[in-house]
Amino acid sequence: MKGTQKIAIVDCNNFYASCERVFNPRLNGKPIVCLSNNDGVVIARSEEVKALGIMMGEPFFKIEKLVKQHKINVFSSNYTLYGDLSARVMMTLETFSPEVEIYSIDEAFLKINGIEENKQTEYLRKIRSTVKQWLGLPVSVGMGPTKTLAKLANRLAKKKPEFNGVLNLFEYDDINQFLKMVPVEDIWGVGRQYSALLHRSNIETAYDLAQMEKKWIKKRMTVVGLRTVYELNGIPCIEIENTPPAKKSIVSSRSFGEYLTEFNEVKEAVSYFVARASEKMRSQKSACNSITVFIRTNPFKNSPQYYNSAEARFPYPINATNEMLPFAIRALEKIFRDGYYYQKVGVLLQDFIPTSRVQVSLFDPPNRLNKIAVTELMDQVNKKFGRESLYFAATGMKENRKWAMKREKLSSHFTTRWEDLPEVKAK
DNA sequence: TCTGGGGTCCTAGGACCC
DNA sequence: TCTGGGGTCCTAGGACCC
Repeated sequence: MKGTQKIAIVDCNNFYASCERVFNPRLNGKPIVCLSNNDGVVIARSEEVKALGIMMGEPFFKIEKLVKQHKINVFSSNYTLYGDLSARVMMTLETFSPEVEIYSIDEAFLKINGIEENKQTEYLRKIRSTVKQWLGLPVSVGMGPTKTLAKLANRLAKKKPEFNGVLNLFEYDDINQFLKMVPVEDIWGVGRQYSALLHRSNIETAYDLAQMEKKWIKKRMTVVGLRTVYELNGIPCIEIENTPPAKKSIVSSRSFGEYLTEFNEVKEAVSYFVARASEKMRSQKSACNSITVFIRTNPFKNSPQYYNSAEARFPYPINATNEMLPFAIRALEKIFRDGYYYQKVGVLLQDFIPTSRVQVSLFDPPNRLNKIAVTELMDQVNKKFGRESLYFAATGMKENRKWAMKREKLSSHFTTRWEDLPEVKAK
Protein backbone atom coordinates (compact mmCIF):
# COMPACT_ATOMS: atom_id res chain seq x y z
CA MET A 1 0.00 0.00 0.00
CA LYS A 2 1.19 3.52 -0.82
CA GLY A 3 1.02 6.77 1.06
CA THR A 4 3.18 9.69 1.94
CA GLN A 5 3.42 10.04 5.69
CA LYS A 6 3.95 7.08 7.99
CA ILE A 7 2.27 7.25 11.34
CA ALA A 8 2.84 4.69 14.02
CA ILE A 9 0.97 4.45 17.28
CA VAL A 10 2.43 2.73 20.29
CA ASP A 11 -0.13 1.71 22.88
CA CYS A 12 0.66 0.03 26.19
CA ASN A 13 -1.32 -3.15 26.79
CA ASN A 14 -3.58 -2.97 29.86
CA PHE A 15 -1.39 -0.14 31.04
CA TYR A 16 -2.32 0.21 34.72
CA ALA A 17 -2.46 -3.51 35.28
CA SER A 18 0.91 -3.91 33.56
CA CYS A 19 2.40 -1.15 35.74
CA GLU A 20 1.40 -3.09 38.84
CA ARG A 21 3.29 -6.10 37.48
CA VAL A 22 6.54 -4.25 36.84
CA PHE A 23 7.58 -4.31 40.49
CA ASN A 24 5.63 -7.37 41.44
CA PRO A 25 6.48 -10.09 38.92
CA ARG A 26 4.58 -12.69 40.91
CA LEU A 27 1.52 -11.11 39.32
CA ASN A 28 2.55 -12.22 35.83
CA GLY A 29 -0.14 -14.46 34.42
CA LYS A 30 -2.43 -13.67 37.35
CA PRO A 31 -5.69 -11.71 37.02
CA ILE A 32 -5.50 -8.01 37.97
CA VAL A 33 -8.00 -5.17 38.13
CA CYS A 34 -7.29 -1.52 38.89
CA LEU A 35 -10.04 0.62 40.37
CA SER A 36 -11.06 4.24 39.89
CA ASN A 37 -10.80 6.85 42.62
CA ASN A 38 -12.58 5.81 45.78
CA ASP A 39 -12.21 2.23 44.59
CA GLY A 40 -15.46 2.73 42.71
CA VAL A 41 -15.34 1.03 39.34
CA VAL A 42 -12.98 -1.10 37.27
CA ILE A 43 -10.80 1.03 34.98
CA ALA A 44 -8.11 -1.44 33.95
CA ARG A 45 -8.05 -5.21 33.52
CA SER A 46 -5.40 -7.74 32.74
CA GLU A 47 -6.11 -10.24 29.94
CA GLU A 48 -7.08 -12.91 32.48
CA VAL A 49 -9.78 -10.59 33.86
CA LYS A 50 -11.06 -9.66 30.40
CA ALA A 51 -11.43 -13.37 29.75
CA LEU A 52 -13.70 -13.63 32.79
CA GLY A 53 -16.08 -11.16 31.16
CA ILE A 54 -15.53 -8.33 33.63
CA MET A 55 -16.18 -5.06 31.83
CA MET A 56 -14.66 -1.59 31.98
CA GLY A 57 -16.61 0.66 34.30
CA GLU A 58 -18.12 -2.21 36.23
CA PRO A 59 -18.78 -1.19 39.85
CA PHE A 60 -16.41 -3.02 42.15
CA PHE A 61 -19.11 -4.23 44.51
CA LYS A 62 -20.72 -6.10 41.65
CA ILE A 63 -17.66 -8.23 40.98
CA GLU A 64 -16.57 -8.99 44.52
CA LYS A 65 -17.80 -12.54 44.25
CA LEU A 66 -15.75 -13.14 41.10
CA VAL A 67 -12.77 -11.52 42.76
CA LYS A 68 -12.84 -14.07 45.55
CA GLN A 69 -13.63 -16.97 43.30
CA HIS A 70 -10.78 -16.33 40.85
CA LYS A 71 -8.34 -14.74 43.31
CA ILE A 72 -8.24 -11.53 41.33
CA ASN A 73 -5.58 -9.07 42.51
CA VAL A 74 -7.23 -5.71 43.16
CA PHE A 75 -5.46 -2.33 43.15
CA SER A 76 -6.51 1.23 43.85
CA SER A 77 -5.30 3.63 41.15
CA ASN A 78 -1.71 4.58 41.81
CA TYR A 79 -1.43 7.56 39.47
CA THR A 80 1.95 8.54 40.84
CA LEU A 81 3.35 5.21 39.69
CA TYR A 82 1.49 5.14 36.37
CA GLY A 83 2.42 8.73 35.58
CA ASP A 84 6.07 8.10 36.27
CA LEU A 85 6.23 4.92 34.18
CA SER A 86 4.35 6.71 31.41
CA ALA A 87 6.98 9.46 31.33
CA ARG A 88 9.67 6.81 30.99
CA VAL A 89 7.84 5.12 28.13
CA MET A 90 7.56 8.45 26.32
CA MET A 91 11.26 9.18 26.81
CA THR A 92 12.03 5.79 25.34
CA LEU A 93 9.83 6.46 22.31
CA GLU A 94 11.53 9.78 21.73
CA THR A 95 14.75 7.91 21.05
CA PHE A 96 13.00 6.38 18.01
CA SER A 97 11.51 9.47 16.40
CA PRO A 98 11.92 13.23 16.68
CA GLU A 99 8.20 13.64 16.13
CA VAL A 100 6.24 12.12 18.99
CA GLU A 101 2.75 13.16 20.04
CA ILE A 102 1.92 12.02 23.55
CA TYR A 103 -1.72 11.24 23.05
CA SER A 104 -2.64 9.88 26.45
CA ILE A 105 -1.02 8.37 29.50
CA ASP A 106 -0.41 5.10 27.64
CA GLU A 107 -0.27 6.00 23.94
CA ALA A 108 1.84 8.03 21.58
CA PHE A 109 1.83 8.71 17.83
CA LEU A 110 5.23 8.68 16.12
CA LYS A 111 6.14 9.86 12.66
CA ILE A 112 8.45 7.32 11.11
CA ASN A 113 10.82 8.93 8.64
CA GLY A 114 14.10 7.99 7.05
CA ILE A 115 13.88 4.25 7.61
CA GLU A 116 14.41 2.05 4.57
CA GLU A 117 11.16 0.71 3.17
CA ASN A 118 11.89 -2.95 3.85
CA LYS A 119 13.23 -2.33 7.36
CA GLN A 120 10.25 -0.47 8.77
CA THR A 121 8.39 -3.36 10.30
CA GLU A 122 11.61 -4.48 11.88
CA TYR A 123 11.97 -0.97 13.30
CA LEU A 124 8.50 -1.15 14.84
CA ARG A 125 9.42 -4.47 16.39
CA LYS A 126 12.53 -2.89 17.81
CA ILE A 127 10.39 -0.19 19.47
CA ARG A 128 8.24 -2.87 21.00
CA SER A 129 11.10 -4.97 22.33
CA THR A 130 12.97 -1.93 23.65
CA VAL A 131 10.04 -0.73 25.77
CA LYS A 132 9.63 -4.27 27.03
CA GLN A 133 13.30 -4.58 27.88
CA TRP A 134 13.83 -1.16 29.45
CA LEU A 135 10.57 -0.89 31.36
CA GLY A 136 9.00 -4.32 31.47
CA LEU A 137 5.84 -3.02 29.82
CA PRO A 138 4.15 -4.78 26.88
CA VAL A 139 3.07 -2.54 24.00
CA SER A 140 1.40 -2.97 20.63
CA VAL A 141 2.38 -1.01 17.54
CA GLY A 142 0.33 -0.16 14.47
CA MET A 143 1.38 1.86 11.46
CA GLY A 144 -0.54 3.39 8.57
CA PRO A 145 -0.87 6.52 6.43
CA THR A 146 -3.33 8.22 8.83
CA LYS A 147 -3.88 8.27 12.55
CA THR A 148 -7.17 6.44 12.22
CA LEU A 149 -5.61 3.64 10.18
CA ALA A 150 -2.64 3.46 12.55
CA LYS A 151 -5.10 3.01 15.42
CA LEU A 152 -6.93 0.37 13.47
CA ALA A 153 -3.68 -1.49 12.79
CA ASN A 154 -2.75 -1.20 16.45
CA ARG A 155 -6.03 -2.71 17.48
CA LEU A 156 -5.49 -5.74 15.25
CA ALA A 157 -1.86 -6.02 16.37
CA LYS A 158 -3.09 -6.26 19.93
CA LYS A 159 -6.04 -8.58 19.35
CA LYS A 160 -4.79 -11.06 16.78
CA PRO A 161 -1.95 -13.23 18.06
CA GLU A 162 -0.68 -13.88 14.52
CA PHE A 163 0.64 -10.29 14.32
CA ASN A 164 2.71 -10.70 17.44
CA GLY A 165 2.06 -7.16 18.59
CA VAL A 166 2.98 -5.28 15.42
CA LEU A 167 1.01 -4.51 12.26
CA ASN A 168 2.41 -2.30 9.52
CA LEU A 169 -0.24 -1.63 6.88
CA PHE A 170 2.40 -0.48 4.38
CA GLU A 171 3.47 -4.09 3.98
CA TYR A 172 0.22 -4.91 2.20
CA ASP A 173 -1.08 -3.98 -1.23
CA ASP A 174 -4.66 -4.44 -0.16
CA ILE A 175 -5.62 -3.26 3.30
CA ASN A 176 -9.34 -3.83 2.83
CA GLN A 177 -8.90 -7.28 4.33
CA PHE A 178 -8.02 -5.51 7.60
CA LEU A 179 -10.81 -2.95 7.42
CA LYS A 180 -13.23 -5.83 7.04
CA MET A 181 -11.96 -7.35 10.29
CA VAL A 182 -12.80 -4.32 12.43
CA PRO A 183 -16.38 -3.66 13.57
CA VAL A 184 -17.48 -0.02 13.45
CA GLU A 185 -17.61 0.34 17.22
CA ASP A 186 -13.88 -0.34 17.37
CA ILE A 187 -12.98 2.53 15.05
CA TRP A 188 -11.27 5.55 16.62
CA GLY A 189 -13.88 8.32 16.58
CA VAL A 190 -16.93 6.07 16.55
CA GLY A 191 -18.51 5.91 19.98
CA ARG A 192 -21.69 4.39 21.37
CA GLN A 193 -24.19 6.67 19.65
CA TYR A 194 -22.61 6.54 16.23
CA SER A 195 -22.06 2.80 16.27
CA ALA A 196 -25.74 2.31 17.11
CA LEU A 197 -26.66 4.59 14.21
CA LEU A 198 -24.31 2.76 11.84
CA HIS A 199 -25.56 -0.67 12.82
CA ARG A 200 -29.14 0.49 12.26
CA SER A 201 -28.04 1.40 8.76
CA ASN A 202 -26.37 -1.98 8.22
CA ILE A 203 -22.88 -0.53 8.29
CA GLU A 204 -20.97 -3.18 10.20
CA THR A 205 -17.25 -2.86 9.57
CA ALA A 206 -14.61 -0.21 8.97
CA TYR A 207 -14.69 -1.31 5.34
CA ASP A 208 -18.43 -0.59 5.09
CA LEU A 209 -17.95 2.81 6.67
CA ALA A 210 -15.09 3.70 4.35
CA GLN A 211 -17.38 3.07 1.34
CA MET A 212 -20.17 5.37 2.56
CA GLU A 213 -21.34 8.38 0.67
CA LYS A 214 -19.78 11.56 2.07
CA LYS A 215 -23.02 13.52 2.11
CA TRP A 216 -24.77 10.90 4.21
CA ILE A 217 -21.92 10.86 6.73
CA LYS A 218 -21.66 14.63 6.98
CA LYS A 219 -25.37 14.94 7.61
CA ARG A 220 -25.49 12.35 10.39
CA MET A 221 -22.03 12.43 11.94
CA THR A 222 -20.91 16.02 11.24
CA VAL A 223 -17.54 16.88 9.80
CA VAL A 224 -15.94 14.87 12.59
CA GLY A 225 -17.38 11.65 11.18
CA LEU A 226 -16.46 12.76 7.69
CA ARG A 227 -12.83 13.09 8.76
CA THR A 228 -12.91 9.55 10.08
CA VAL A 229 -14.17 8.29 6.72
CA TYR A 230 -11.47 10.15 4.82
CA GLU A 231 -8.82 8.82 7.17
CA LEU A 232 -10.08 5.26 6.68
CA ASN A 233 -9.52 5.88 2.97
CA GLY A 234 -5.92 6.87 3.61
CA ILE A 235 -6.45 10.62 3.31
CA PRO A 236 -5.01 12.34 6.39
CA CYS A 237 -7.24 14.87 8.15
CA ILE A 238 -5.82 14.72 11.66
CA GLU A 239 -2.23 15.88 11.94
CA ILE A 240 0.36 14.89 14.49
CA GLU A 241 0.71 17.55 17.16
CA ASN A 242 4.30 17.73 18.20
CA THR A 243 3.88 20.21 20.99
CA PRO A 244 0.70 19.90 22.99
CA PRO A 245 -1.54 22.96 22.65
CA ALA A 246 -2.27 24.83 25.87
CA LYS A 247 -5.46 23.71 27.59
CA LYS A 248 -8.54 25.85 27.08
CA SER A 249 -10.13 24.77 30.30
CA ILE A 250 -8.90 22.99 33.38
CA VAL A 251 -11.13 20.95 35.68
CA SER A 252 -10.39 19.64 39.11
CA SER A 253 -13.08 17.59 40.77
CA ARG A 254 -13.52 14.36 42.64
CA SER A 255 -16.05 12.18 44.35
CA PHE A 256 -15.65 12.03 48.09
CA GLY A 257 -14.72 9.05 50.19
CA GLU A 258 -17.81 9.76 52.28
CA TYR A 259 -20.69 12.16 51.77
CA LEU A 260 -20.42 15.73 53.01
CA THR A 261 -23.21 17.73 54.60
CA GLU A 262 -21.44 20.70 56.22
CA PHE A 263 -20.63 23.88 54.36
CA ASN A 264 -17.18 24.07 55.90
CA GLU A 265 -16.25 20.60 54.74
CA VAL A 266 -17.36 21.36 51.21
CA LYS A 267 -15.53 24.67 51.37
CA GLU A 268 -12.29 22.86 52.20
CA ALA A 269 -12.73 20.51 49.28
CA VAL A 270 -13.47 23.38 46.88
CA SER A 271 -10.39 25.19 48.14
CA TYR A 272 -8.33 22.09 47.51
CA PHE A 273 -9.58 21.83 43.93
CA VAL A 274 -8.87 25.52 43.37
CA ALA A 275 -5.29 24.85 44.49
CA ARG A 276 -4.96 21.82 42.17
CA ALA A 277 -6.55 23.44 39.13
CA SER A 278 -4.68 26.74 39.43
CA GLU A 279 -1.41 24.86 39.93
CA LYS A 280 -2.05 23.04 36.68
CA MET A 281 -2.89 26.33 35.01
CA ARG A 282 0.27 28.02 36.26
CA SER A 283 2.37 25.17 34.91
CA GLN A 284 1.13 26.00 31.42
CA LYS A 285 1.79 29.68 32.12
CA SER A 286 -1.78 30.87 31.89
CA ALA A 287 -4.05 33.07 33.95
CA CYS A 288 -7.82 32.97 33.74
CA ASN A 289 -10.83 35.23 33.89
CA SER A 290 -13.42 32.79 35.14
CA ILE A 291 -13.99 30.07 37.66
CA THR A 292 -17.05 27.81 37.89
CA VAL A 293 -17.84 25.86 41.02
CA PHE A 294 -20.19 22.90 40.83
CA ILE A 295 -21.67 20.64 43.44
CA ARG A 296 -23.86 17.57 43.34
CA THR A 297 -25.40 14.72 45.27
CA ASN A 298 -24.98 11.10 44.21
CA PRO A 299 -27.18 10.62 41.13
CA PHE A 300 -27.25 6.85 41.71
CA LYS A 301 -28.71 7.14 45.15
CA ASN A 302 -32.35 7.16 45.93
CA SER A 303 -32.14 10.29 48.08
CA PRO A 304 -32.95 13.96 47.42
CA GLN A 305 -31.01 15.10 44.36
CA TYR A 306 -29.27 18.41 43.90
CA TYR A 307 -26.99 19.77 41.21
CA ASN A 308 -25.94 23.34 40.75
CA SER A 309 -23.09 25.45 39.50
CA ALA A 310 -22.07 29.09 39.67
CA GLU A 311 -19.54 31.07 37.69
CA ALA A 312 -17.47 33.94 39.08
CA ARG A 313 -15.80 36.37 36.69
CA PHE A 314 -12.62 38.01 37.91
CA PRO A 315 -12.02 41.74 37.64
CA TYR A 316 -8.62 40.95 36.09
CA PRO A 317 -6.90 37.70 35.00
CA ILE A 318 -5.77 35.66 37.99
CA ASN A 319 -3.50 32.69 38.45
CA ALA A 320 -2.63 32.73 42.16
CA THR A 321 -4.45 30.23 44.36
CA ASN A 322 -5.01 32.67 47.18
CA GLU A 323 -6.36 35.35 44.86
CA MET A 324 -8.83 32.91 43.44
CA LEU A 325 -10.07 31.41 46.70
CA PRO A 326 -12.47 34.20 47.79
CA PHE A 327 -14.22 34.15 44.42
CA ALA A 328 -14.59 30.39 44.57
CA ILE A 329 -15.99 30.49 48.09
CA ARG A 330 -18.52 33.15 47.18
CA ALA A 331 -19.64 31.09 44.19
CA LEU A 332 -20.03 28.10 46.48
CA GLU A 333 -22.07 30.14 48.98
CA LYS A 334 -24.50 30.92 46.17
CA ILE A 335 -25.21 27.30 45.37
CA PHE A 336 -24.73 25.46 48.66
CA ARG A 337 -27.96 24.24 50.28
CA ASP A 338 -28.24 22.61 53.67
CA GLY A 339 -29.81 19.21 53.98
CA TYR A 340 -28.18 17.33 51.11
CA TYR A 341 -25.57 14.60 51.06
CA TYR A 342 -22.94 15.92 48.72
CA GLN A 343 -20.97 13.35 46.78
CA LYS A 344 -18.88 15.48 44.48
CA VAL A 345 -17.72 19.04 43.93
CA GLY A 346 -15.32 20.55 41.49
CA VAL A 347 -14.02 23.71 39.90
CA LEU A 348 -13.55 24.64 36.27
CA LEU A 349 -11.12 27.34 35.13
CA GLN A 350 -11.78 28.93 31.76
CA ASP A 351 -11.07 31.91 29.56
CA PHE A 352 -7.28 31.81 29.69
CA ILE A 353 -4.65 34.29 28.62
CA PRO A 354 -0.88 33.78 28.72
CA THR A 355 0.70 34.98 31.97
CA SER A 356 3.07 37.12 29.93
CA ARG A 357 0.13 39.27 28.91
CA VAL A 358 -1.20 39.80 32.42
CA GLN A 359 -0.66 43.36 33.51
CA VAL A 360 -0.39 44.50 37.07
CA SER A 361 -2.59 47.52 37.35
CA LEU A 362 -2.50 50.60 39.47
CA PHE A 363 -5.93 49.72 40.79
CA ASP A 364 -5.03 46.24 42.01
CA PRO A 365 -5.46 45.50 45.71
CA PRO A 366 -2.29 46.55 47.54
CA ASN A 367 -1.06 43.06 48.52
CA ARG A 368 -1.65 41.49 45.14
CA LEU A 369 1.99 41.05 44.24
CA ASN A 370 2.64 39.38 47.57
CA LYS A 371 -0.08 36.85 46.95
CA ILE A 372 1.37 36.03 43.55
CA ALA A 373 4.85 35.70 45.04
CA VAL A 374 3.60 33.37 47.79
CA THR A 375 1.92 31.06 45.29
CA GLU A 376 4.98 30.98 43.05
CA LEU A 377 7.18 30.09 45.97
CA MET A 378 4.83 27.32 47.03
CA ASP A 379 4.88 25.88 43.50
CA GLN A 380 8.65 25.79 43.58
CA VAL A 381 8.81 24.11 46.96
CA ASN A 382 6.17 21.56 46.00
CA LYS A 383 7.89 20.78 42.75
CA LYS A 384 11.06 20.02 44.64
CA PHE A 385 9.69 18.24 47.71
CA GLY A 386 6.46 16.76 46.44
CA ARG A 387 2.83 17.80 46.21
CA GLU A 388 1.44 19.59 49.25
CA SER A 389 4.75 19.97 51.03
CA LEU A 390 3.34 23.46 51.49
CA TYR A 391 -0.38 24.06 51.21
CA PHE A 392 -3.08 26.50 52.21
CA ALA A 393 -4.87 25.95 55.50
CA ALA A 394 -8.11 26.66 53.63
CA THR A 395 -7.85 23.19 52.08
CA GLY A 396 -8.01 21.54 55.49
CA MET A 397 -5.32 19.58 57.31
CA LYS A 398 -4.04 16.77 55.12
CA GLU A 399 -4.45 14.21 57.88
CA ASN A 400 -8.12 14.78 58.61
CA ARG A 401 -9.83 15.49 55.37
CA LYS A 402 -13.09 13.71 55.65
CA TRP A 403 -13.53 14.05 51.90
CA ALA A 404 -10.22 12.40 50.98
CA MET A 405 -10.28 9.57 48.45
CA LYS A 406 -10.75 6.03 49.56
CA ARG A 407 -7.78 4.01 48.32
CA GLU A 408 -7.57 0.86 50.34
CA LYS A 409 -5.57 -1.25 47.96
CA LEU A 410 -2.84 1.11 46.93
CA SER A 411 0.50 -0.29 45.79
CA SER A 412 3.80 1.38 46.69
CA HIS A 413 5.25 4.46 45.02
CA PHE A 414 8.08 2.29 43.72
CA THR A 415 9.72 4.90 41.54
CA THR A 416 8.99 8.19 43.25
CA ARG A 417 9.49 7.72 46.98
CA TRP A 418 12.81 6.71 48.54
CA GLU A 419 11.29 4.54 51.23
CA ASP A 420 9.26 2.66 48.60
CA LEU A 421 12.21 1.76 46.38
CA PRO A 422 12.26 -1.98 45.75
CA GLU A 423 15.29 -3.73 47.24
CA VAL A 424 17.31 -6.37 45.50
CA LYS A 425 18.87 -8.81 47.93
CA ALA A 426 21.82 -10.96 46.97
CA LYS A 427 21.68 -14.54 48.04
C1' DT B 1 -22.13 0.17 52.04
C1' DC B 2 -20.04 0.48 47.16
C1' DT B 3 -21.12 3.62 40.25
C1' DG B 4 -13.98 7.93 37.88
C1' DG B 5 -11.81 12.15 36.19
C1' DG B 6 -10.23 15.24 32.63
C1' DG B 7 -10.39 16.85 28.22
C1' DT B 8 -11.82 18.46 22.91
C1' DC B 9 -14.67 19.71 19.06
C1' DC B 10 -19.02 20.66 16.63
C1' DT B 11 -23.79 22.27 15.98
C1' DA B 12 -28.13 24.47 16.70
C1' DG B 13 -30.45 28.15 18.28
C1' DG B 14 -30.99 32.63 20.44
C1' DA B 15 -29.52 37.46 20.88
C1' DC B 16 -28.05 41.18 18.62
C1' DC B 17 -26.53 44.20 14.82
C1' DC B 18 -26.93 46.59 10.38
C1' DT C 1 -52.46 42.78 7.53
C1' DC C 2 -47.97 42.90 6.05
C1' DT C 3 -43.36 41.20 9.49
C1' DG C 4 -36.11 40.74 5.35
C1' DG C 5 -31.76 38.80 5.15
C1' DG C 6 -27.28 38.12 6.42
C1' DG C 7 -23.73 38.20 9.60
C1' DT C 8 -21.41 37.44 14.31
C1' DC C 9 -21.09 35.95 18.90
C1' DC C 10 -22.33 33.15 22.70
C1' DT C 11 -24.04 29.10 25.10
C1' DA C 12 -25.87 24.60 26.02
C1' DG C 13 -25.85 20.17 24.77
C1' DG C 14 -24.16 16.25 22.49
C1' DA C 15 -20.77 13.58 20.44
C1' DC C 16 -16.13 11.74 21.03
C1' DC C 17 -11.36 10.43 23.31
C1' DC C 18 -8.35 8.20 27.12
